[in-house]
Amino acid sequence: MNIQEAAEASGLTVDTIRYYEKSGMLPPVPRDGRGWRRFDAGALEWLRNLGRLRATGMPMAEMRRFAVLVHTADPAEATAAADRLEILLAHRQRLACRRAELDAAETYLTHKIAVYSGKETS
Amino acid sequence: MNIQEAAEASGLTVDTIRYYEKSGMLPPVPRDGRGWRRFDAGALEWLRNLGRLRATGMPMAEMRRFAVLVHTADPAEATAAADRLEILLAHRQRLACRRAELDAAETYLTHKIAVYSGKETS
DNA sequence: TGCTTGACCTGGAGCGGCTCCAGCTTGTTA
DNA sequence: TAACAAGCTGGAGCCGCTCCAGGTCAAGCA
Repeated sequence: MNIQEAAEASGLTVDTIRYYEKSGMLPPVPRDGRGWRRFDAGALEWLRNLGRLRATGMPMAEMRRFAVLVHTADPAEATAAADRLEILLAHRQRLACRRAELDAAETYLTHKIAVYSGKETS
Repeated sequence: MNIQEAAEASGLTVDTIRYYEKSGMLPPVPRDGRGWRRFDAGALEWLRNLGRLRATGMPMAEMRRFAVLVHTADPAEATAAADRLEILLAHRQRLACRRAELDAAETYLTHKIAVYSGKETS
């Protein structure tokens, strides 16, 4: 599977995939004789995973930490799994804060809209 | 009122205020004999306004459009007010989309956390 | 009288997370 | 044999700041 197909299958763009590789969020991507990247099913699954994590707004530094834990740790090792869990929990916490900010923003906007609609003064 | 005081009173940073001026989101800021910016009550109020709009995640281009409408339009003119209202409505729409994304992200994260906690497989 | 301190000024670099582009190689097709 | 497509790399550009270097100016102090 070449990079274009991987992009289509993962929902990332070609540029983003190359950027993720450069940034150390992908395990080493094997190349064919021409120097083209070749993605197998495992690599694709990881790209999808990254896409989903990114969609949650996880910062790159954390995605990188997560990637390293996933790809270098012994699968049977408990600490790595605990570390990954911790990253996810911290991130969910952050999302909760973002939700609170979003709520406040909507409240303010709605108030402001009421003012501009002439339904309220001040 | 100097820039430092304006920063404290508006909740923006000194750098952000200068940046906003450079970016055309402030009406011309008068200077004293030394070339220092002087902020009056009206200018401060506008800084606070910008801070609140920014907190809603409004993009700069739109804040700039808004700023221009606020500071160049005849206060009695209805079209400018309608334009401003339109910007706010469009922005609230965007926030609604963001909320949907946030919901999806939280759902995914919570699922993933369950997996890592061993409460669920796959 | 100079010397330091501190607040301000400007222009420009750096950040995250991409996105796009120029200029190159390599393989296929007409 | 030439054109075209798909990939490659390195580097610039985007937003919304943030930080920094290097400069000016006024006040306070020896």
